[in-house]
Amino acid sequence: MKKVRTRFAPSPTGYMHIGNLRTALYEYLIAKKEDGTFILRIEDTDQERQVEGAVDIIYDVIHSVGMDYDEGPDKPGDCGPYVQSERLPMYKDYADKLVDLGGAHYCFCTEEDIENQREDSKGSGVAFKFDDPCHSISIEEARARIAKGERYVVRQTIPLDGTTSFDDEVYGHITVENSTLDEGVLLKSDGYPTYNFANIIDDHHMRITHVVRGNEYLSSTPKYNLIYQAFGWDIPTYVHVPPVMKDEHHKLSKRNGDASFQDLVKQGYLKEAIVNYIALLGWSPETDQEIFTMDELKKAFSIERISKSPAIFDIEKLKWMNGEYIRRMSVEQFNELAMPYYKQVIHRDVDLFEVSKAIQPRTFLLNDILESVDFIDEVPEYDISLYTSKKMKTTPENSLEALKISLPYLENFNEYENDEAMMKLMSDIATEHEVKNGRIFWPIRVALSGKAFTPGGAVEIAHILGKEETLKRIKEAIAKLEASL
RNA sequence: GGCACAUUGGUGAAGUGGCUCAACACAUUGCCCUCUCAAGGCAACAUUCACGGGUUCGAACCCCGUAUGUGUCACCA
Repeated sequence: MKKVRTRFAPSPTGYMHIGNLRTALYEYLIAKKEDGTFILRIEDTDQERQVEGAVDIIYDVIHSVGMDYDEGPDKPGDCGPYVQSERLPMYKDYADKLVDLGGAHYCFCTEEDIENQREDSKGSGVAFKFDDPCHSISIEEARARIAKGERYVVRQTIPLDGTTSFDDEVYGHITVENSTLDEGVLLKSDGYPTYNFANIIDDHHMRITHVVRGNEYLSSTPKYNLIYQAFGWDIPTYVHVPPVMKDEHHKLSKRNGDASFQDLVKQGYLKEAIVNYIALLGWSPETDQEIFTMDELKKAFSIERISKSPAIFDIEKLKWMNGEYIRRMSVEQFNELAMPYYKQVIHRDVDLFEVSKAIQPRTFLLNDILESVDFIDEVPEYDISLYTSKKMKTTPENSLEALKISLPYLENFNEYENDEAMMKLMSDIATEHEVKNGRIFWPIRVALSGKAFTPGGAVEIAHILGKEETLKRIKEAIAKLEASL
């Protein structure tokens, strides 16, 4: 059996769509599952849409998610160059050859001519299909006109009748009437090929065995087959994948303001989690497993289990998965990842490792860290109603009392880094004064943080802040309560 | 409009004629745990697989039709 070769062929538009990335992932997995070759090819045949630096973004993203390609622009193999704009002469030669083989013809029509014909056909009730008058021009005459410098395009020639069919690994056997196929431009007047032509020439020359692409290409695939057949080339295995949707009606797209891969990373999603999640959009494993490393995906992935219907991108589930990844790492790893975020909001000298221990199980997005630890620098403005807790049976009044009672105990206590001892101390206070634990813990936690919810309870926060700061904040809270009551 | 493809719950989905009065997961709700919030544990959540026919002893799974949706019909990919 032939060695599997797949390719990721993005056009450099400046960012990485989630849908594109998923296609790349599937291509990568299909190749790697069989120990095959994964190729990166840049499709830059649209000169008007070039964006500077876009190619670098593609390299960065692909590398950073661990989908290293075996051949690509910066990793030459034996069928380069891997950038379409560097392969121009080849497309022209093949276009000429295809004309000789009867699969295409030269066309001298202007865009205006086509527009006029379209206008004329309006109201006729049938879908517009360009009827190219240049069909009647002989190859010799056409070449003579080209030699004289006339502008032209090479247009595909489609048989008038009959059907063309192909087999897709996901969608099965598909047949269409040739009469519904239009004669698309293969070589533009600027000498660049269109995608419709370049992809065939390149896929063939790069010996691609599995063509994986979005299912928007399903309807033009018959046209590609006609070209493969005209050249007498082997037709690759087609794997058309369903789209990734934003909701029931809209595809996920940057143009609609939907997040790109880079946007998600900026928002604090882990690359591994994103890749893991998108693998599951349109593909499902045989088992109930949901969390996969790249290596596990390589083993588990199979074309047969790719779904036919569109998948909606559910950010909630991604968020959950991100949290799952965060919880599965060691505190050390988490601490390292969290460090840049700490640096932004924590300027006090505290044990950041303790902070990590407290917030790791509570963090879903790395960006959440900012807000959850901002009280460490200073207590935010808060209303004394925070001291009211129905469940804990606390009120501002009895909280003031509790803080006053606790203060001397905390002043005499010196093991702030011993959570167990501090825990015992605080519950002893409660027992001695014959109140429930919450009556003591809640006021202290609020006094130390000024927040309704905190990563960790009174003990952890006192530990993180240290004795000096803890006492200071409790005194401030007492003053605040006395002033307000 | 022509052509092509699709249609299981709020979401991702499993399911390929009887083991399914539809797995698993997210979300939601309730309970437990608990010094707050999370995390964790437990439980509830589609009598039903877009709809209507048919085939069959038996259908989410096969066939036909309808509806809805998506894609495509560019010198964009």
